[in-house]
Order: sequence, then structure tokens, then C-alpha cells
Amino acid sequence: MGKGRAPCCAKVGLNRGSWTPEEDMRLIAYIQKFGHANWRALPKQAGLLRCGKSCRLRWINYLRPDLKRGNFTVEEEETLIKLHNMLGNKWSKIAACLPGRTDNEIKNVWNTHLKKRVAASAGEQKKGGAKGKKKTTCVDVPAPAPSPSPSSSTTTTTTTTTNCSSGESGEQSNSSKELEFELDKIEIPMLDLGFDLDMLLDTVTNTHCPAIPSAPTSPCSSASPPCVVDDGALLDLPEIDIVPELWSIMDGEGGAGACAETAQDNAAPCHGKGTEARAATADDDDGKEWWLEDLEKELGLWGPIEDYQHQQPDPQGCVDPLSASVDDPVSCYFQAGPARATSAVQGPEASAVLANIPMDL
DNA sequence: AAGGGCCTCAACCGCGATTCC
DNA sequence: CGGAATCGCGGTTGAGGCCCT
Repeated sequence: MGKGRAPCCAKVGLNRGSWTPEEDMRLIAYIQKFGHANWRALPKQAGLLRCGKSCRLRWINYLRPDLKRGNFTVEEEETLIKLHNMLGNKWSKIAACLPGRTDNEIKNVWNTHLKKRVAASAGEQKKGGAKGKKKTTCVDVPAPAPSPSPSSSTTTTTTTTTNCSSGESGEQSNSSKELEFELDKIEIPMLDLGFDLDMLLDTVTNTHCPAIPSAPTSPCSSASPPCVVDDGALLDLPEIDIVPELWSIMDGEGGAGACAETAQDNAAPCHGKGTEARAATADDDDGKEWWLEDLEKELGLWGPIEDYQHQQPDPQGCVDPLSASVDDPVSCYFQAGPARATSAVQGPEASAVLANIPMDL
């Protein structure tokens, strides 16, 4: 645990609060080009007046192209309940098992909906008499994790598995057998999720969900090619000209001067442990459509999808002269969709997508 | 129609874990 | 090996929207 923690963005006068479409676009464009090998250096490189943490959060929770949007399905909710039963508040682990959902989203859904629902149903079960021993201890009543699990948070991390098993709560300390044992006890009716409990187990123990169908491939997994849009063809992102004092302040405080250059130097950003995607590489056009449409709606850019579908023959993706003029990089990007936008960004018309990013960056 | 309360969710904060040098 | 830098996680907050009275 480092002692020299960098100051929060608030302390150096960076932007906070809601993201503007332009900021989103900058972030997307940058990550599409260079990945996110260094979150701390990223905002400077991308010309964003945000701290790296904020950028990371925005990308992971909102801009990532492989995100699902909209309400949780019943299946997802059931899965979430089960996983929470097993893992407690390990939102990132749970998120790994719910393709397209973020830990933040899951946390919100749990806290706002499912917790109450589960508590209510648990209460009803109690009233109606605990049916069967297996439920009384395993229903979602988060219990403090007694075990000194190395990965557990010291704050209020809870787990629900402790009552059911040996007391070893950490997901990493649980053997598959133990988890299997847990799963056997879970009473929630198993829905047809397209995967079975073994898959879930695999998921839980490996913190990712290779077995779950339709899970978006993680473009940035260590097994995947590095998130370089076009290997060897990285553009030099122009230096941004925003309040240089700010960056020097940040560099000075964080001693990140050396890091500041890393993004550009990284020919293969997002390599190694990167688990967040750059842009989805899956050829899922339907997925792109909803992703695009939803994101456009979010950013107030949405128009009938047909409008640009007709124009898509243009390989650059920046096409529709009416609703997606190249003067509007945000619109252009979202109309192009994640994968398409990738090529759009790197193509000759990259300047269109990055129009608002100073080209001398 | 207006006001107030409730709910949702994006974003922030702080800290532990991990990696780098 | 130890310290620094960075990442990632989980808890919390607050603005905005929705619903009820």
C-alpha cells in the first residue's frame, strides 16, 4: 500500500461531476487509439481535465462498448441473488459473472431493489416457518466476514457464505467443492440462464465467466491481442494545450512526470492485466446497435438507426451528412458503433472523430 | 398544478492490493 | 527488499427524476 498517494482531482482543480459528451468523446477516442495502460497519465494525454480515476470509472461504468444497458432481466436478477448469496458484496466478482454489467450497476441494483426483495422474501419464509434447514442460514443476510481473508475489505465487507460453510468466506479461499456445497443449498429456483451451476462455479473461482454464453469477449484480456487499434500504426496523439499549470501541478504532486509519457510510448497499451475492454471486438452487430442507440440516447444524439444504417457502406463510419456530420465527432462515433468506430478513429478521417481534440496533441 | 418526499444511479472517496523501480 | 506509484474495489453521496398527495 503506497504511502505517496496522489491527490484527488478535487485538489488540483480538475473537473468533477457529470461528464459532458465532449469529455466522453475524448475519452472514447483516446482509449480506442491507445488503450488505457496508465489511467493516471490518460487524462493528460487525452486532454481531459479529469483525474485518471474519474476517467477509469467513466469508462468502466458507462462508456465501455460491451456494456448492457437497461433494466436487469429476471434471469440476471436471479443470478445476482445467487451470486450475492455466495460471494457477499464482492461486486466486481459478481459483475464478472454478469456480462455487460458493471460492479457499480450491480451494487446499485442490489441496494435499491434486490436487497429489499430478498429480505422481504426471507422474512416471509421465516414467518411461514423455515422450510428445511438449508435455508435458514443461507438466505441473504450478510454476515460480517469472520475470516481474515486477505482480499476482504476492512471496512464493511460482508459475506453471506459464512453461515453455510466452514467460515472461510473469501471467494479465493473457497474451494470449488465448498462453493458447490453452497450452491446446493441455494434455494432460489434455477432459471434457464443458458449456463449451469458448474459454470457459475467456474466463474466464481476464476473471477471471470468464460463459460457464460454471450459473454462479451474481453478485448483486453491477457490472452487477447493488445488493444492497439492498428498495430504499428499508432498515431501521435497531439499534446493538449489545456492549462498546462494543472498538469504540472499534478505531475509535481504525484511525481508522475515519467508516467505522463507512458501512454504515448506504449505501443501496446492495455496489455497484460487489463481487464476492461477498449472497444468490443466481437462482431456483434446487434450488440453494436443497442449499444450505439442507447449511448446516443444518453448523450442526446440519438436518431433513427436507419438513418445511418443506410450510410454504413462508407468504411469510415463517419457518414451521415445529416445526422452524423463529421463536424460532430461524438455523433459520428456513436453512429459508427464500437468496432466500427475503431476503424473510424484510425482512418484517414480520424480527425473527424477527433475533431475536437487538438491535433497537435 | 404545485410541493414534498422518495428513488435511482452516476460519480466520488478512501483504502487495500498489486506492480514497479 | 522497501518504498512509491498505480490500480481496483466497496461504501457513500448527492443531483435529478419520478411519484404521490
